[in-house]
Amino acid sequence: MKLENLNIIIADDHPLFRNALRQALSGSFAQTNWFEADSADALQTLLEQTDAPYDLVLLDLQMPGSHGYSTLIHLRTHFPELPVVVISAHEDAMTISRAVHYGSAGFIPKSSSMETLADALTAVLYGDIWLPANVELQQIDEDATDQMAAKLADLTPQQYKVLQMFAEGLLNKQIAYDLGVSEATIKAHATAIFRKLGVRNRTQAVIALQQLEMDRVEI
Amino acid sequence: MKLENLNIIIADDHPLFRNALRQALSGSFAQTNWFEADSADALQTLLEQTDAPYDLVLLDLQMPGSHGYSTLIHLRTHFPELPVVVISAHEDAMTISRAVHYGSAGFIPKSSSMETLADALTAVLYGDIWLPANVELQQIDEDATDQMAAKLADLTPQQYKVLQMFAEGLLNKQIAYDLGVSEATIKAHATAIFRKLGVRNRTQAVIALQQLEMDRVEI
DNA sequence: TCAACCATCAGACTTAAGTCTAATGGTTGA
DNA sequence: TCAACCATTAGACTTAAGTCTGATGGTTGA
Repeated sequence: MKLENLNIIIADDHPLFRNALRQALSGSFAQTNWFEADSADALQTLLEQTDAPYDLVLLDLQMPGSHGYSTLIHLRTHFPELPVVVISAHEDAMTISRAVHYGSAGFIPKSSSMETLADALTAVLYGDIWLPANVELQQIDEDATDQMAAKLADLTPQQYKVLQMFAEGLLNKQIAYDLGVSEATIKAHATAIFRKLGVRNRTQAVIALQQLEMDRVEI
Repeated sequence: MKLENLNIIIADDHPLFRNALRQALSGSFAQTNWFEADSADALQTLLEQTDAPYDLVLLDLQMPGSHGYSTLIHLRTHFPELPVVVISAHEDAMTISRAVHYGSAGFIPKSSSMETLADALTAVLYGDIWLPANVELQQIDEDATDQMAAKLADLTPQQYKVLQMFAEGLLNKQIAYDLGVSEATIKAHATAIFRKLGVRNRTQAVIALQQLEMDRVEI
């Protein structure tokens, strides 16, 4: 692959940071088309709408609507060809290890220099996995969080979207209106979601999703 | 107050850590009665059951069932005379500032030495506020989290307990059974909780509670 | 003593949620 | 082409959730 005419998505809720990132990288990646998303929802919309063959996603794990690793898991499941590089303010070994475990092609601390950033992206675009120096990857054992991650990956994109809206506290009627479908459809999705996640109702589903929050790390 | 014959509660979900803490402090605080709680629920039960005049609570903010600062807020509201010292693995200025903001009488990083620990407790027992050296307290502005904290403080102890059980995904019927009351009572509590929190249903209530998680910090 | 608050409960009720069945049409990969 | 999956929907249904009214008894502070 030649590193030009790239389509790169920056998914971060902070406009200033998105801008900074774009500025920092525009030197190294000329003629690149930059796309921006300020929420997990916007990111998903971007990926569904256009058929542009995106080359990379720069993903902040702490966006609104992004329940920790759930966005990463979802992306890797439904767009397996699309490399995802995680950008995060957290940079402990466990966070990085989980990100890699869930399919991230790289992990860039927000504290990185612009050169490091460009290096990392280049490496990933060439198919490598890029991690900060001196990180010792931890073994991610089959804990409850990991099991939930597997179940989450089992959801279809639409089901995932509905689950996210459950987690926003929306009623079936509101979700149906927002998605432009009937309430019966939402109920059908709900039943499917509950079955896949192994829960009985929406409150339990939301709790299960929240289990994937970044901070839910065992110490 | 003379520092003897004290009743101190250690609330931490890690048995090893509770033991270590107890061992470390038994030298400095002889003839002290130690009580232990491994969850927010156990802590609340302890405080309600016995009428023992507890002198101090050592509280880990990351216990099961403890939604971040919510336990602290609840303790300070309903047991204003009881000093609470927060113990945490997090030790950034924002976390500490929030803890103080919500009424903590001290903040002890888990990395502290035993001497530091004893010093801190002594200071707090004498009515001082103890913080790690070189911490600059941040201004906690009236954000959504803070508003939710105020609403949470408005709940009665029983309502708070029911809300916690909502957050565990329990059904009304199960909660009623566990608390030994009728389902009608739970429904009455539910309605009161929703009204106080300004939400419409239990899922939204759980989401609101989760807003107080420790990690929900703006960066 | 009395007002205020709290926890409790029942009963009747409305509404939201969730299940089940059955059906249609689109996409996709074998 | 065909099976498999997905999204969609309607309709009938069950159940859980939530509201409202009205009531009792206990506690507590003024």
